[in-house]
Amino acid sequence: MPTLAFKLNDHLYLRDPQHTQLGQKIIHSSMLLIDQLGFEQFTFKKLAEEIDSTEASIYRYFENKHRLLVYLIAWYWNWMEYRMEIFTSAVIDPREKLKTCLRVLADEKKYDPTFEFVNEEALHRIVIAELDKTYLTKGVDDHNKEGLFGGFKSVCAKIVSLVKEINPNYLFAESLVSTVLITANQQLFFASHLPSLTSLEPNENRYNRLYSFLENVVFCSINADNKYA
Amino acid sequence: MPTLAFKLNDHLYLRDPQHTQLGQKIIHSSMLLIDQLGFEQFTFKKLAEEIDSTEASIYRYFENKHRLLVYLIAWYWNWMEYRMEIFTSAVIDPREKLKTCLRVLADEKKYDPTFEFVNEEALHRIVIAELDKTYLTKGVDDHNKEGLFGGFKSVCAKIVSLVKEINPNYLFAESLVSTVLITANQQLFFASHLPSLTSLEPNENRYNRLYSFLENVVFCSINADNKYA
DNA sequence: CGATTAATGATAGTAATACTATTATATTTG
DNA sequence: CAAATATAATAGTATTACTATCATTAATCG
Repeated sequence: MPTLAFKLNDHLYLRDPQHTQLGQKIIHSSMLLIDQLGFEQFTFKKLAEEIDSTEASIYRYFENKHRLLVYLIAWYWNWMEYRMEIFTSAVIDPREKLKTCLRVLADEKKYDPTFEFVNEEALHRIVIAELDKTYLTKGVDDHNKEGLFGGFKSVCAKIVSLVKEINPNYLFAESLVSTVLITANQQLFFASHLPSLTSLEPNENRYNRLYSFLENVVFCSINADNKYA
Repeated sequence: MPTLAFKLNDHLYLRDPQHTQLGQKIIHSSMLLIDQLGFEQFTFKKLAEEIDSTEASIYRYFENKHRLLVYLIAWYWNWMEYRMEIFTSAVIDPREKLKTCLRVLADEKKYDPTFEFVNEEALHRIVIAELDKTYLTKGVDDHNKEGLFGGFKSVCAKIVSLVKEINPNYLFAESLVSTVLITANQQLFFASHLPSLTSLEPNENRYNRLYSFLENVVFCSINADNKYA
């Protein structure tokens, strides 16, 4: 069976991990390990032990652990975009398309058998807990020039174009969409750890509540005629 | 002249830095240094050199550099709350109060002479670039129990109560407010580093645009009668 | 005012981290 | 089969994030 693979930005890795066995083990196990330990406690040494390899070998795939994290999260956003495309392709109305995108964003993430060596549940927890660390560094500008954030920016741009299609006069499309993309994960973090900061409950229903919240924020904003005050 | 000081949570520090000269130097210089180097590159050793002291001495004030960061950011939110109280105290209408809070949140931060050893401009850049790192750790739950995030939660709660006063039927007050508090800083980060993710311009006018965006999101959401779709 | 206590400085040391380098050994490919 | 390539094994380094000890200075208090 042909394994589907995303074409991710070259600068994310030194050697493409999707095409070798060791590379796939790196991706697979780093996801589980970062999820378990958190990014700070995660090291290439621990990962090497986990996959019965060596630090040096891992360094041939990724320049450092930060790039590996950026890689994993880029993979996630590519996957999101891919899902959004699947589910919106048959939809015509841009409002419905937009809702579908929000649904994909807010939905509980489950194992997608299309991608064998990726554990989407663990990856989603990584995105929730570590996403911001990919760009909150002194190297952002360089990393951005290299295109490391292309996946996220692409999802954002796609949704922005839907928003503008629905209301060409809305002034804050980019800000609204980036806010929603980020808050979707942030609110789930709060639901688990800082419940006073969220209106979501910590139970399973939180994904539906999250969707309602996102839908509410997005559609209220873009429908308003700016006589809200 | 009596220096005004905030009463911050005990667990943030080992020895209260506001009450000694060395402590004040630690606060003052760590702000400048974290701002310059970013939190990852910042170390107690570098700070010690900067203030002509020693690592060991700094460790007597703060358990580790993470707590110091949490301390600085807690200070920021206390300052925000203090400003929100000053500027809303004379206002009666809850809508106007809410707008004032958003204005305080979105405004450009300038040196406040009330607090001698604090450089609010540097601190704001730290909040923009490092805020999320305070809670995105494996220790969140413990830190939360210790009350380390009290400042942020307090600002959030206060604004939530205004929202609920304006519209008691609005379902997502906590989520809306935490989203807005966080996105306010995030959008400024994007304006500087990832401009395609924001509708703010990178120039000085961005603070006004930011305010408009926040006002728009907040008031559209809480005014809506949920027939938006 | 001298004695006690507390805060700081000076110095040293440690385990872990984030790498880099070298060489040997498999494995694949032409 | 030879040549190139990937990986393993091992070693080493500078830096980090601390901890510990002891001397010295400054503050406090009977």
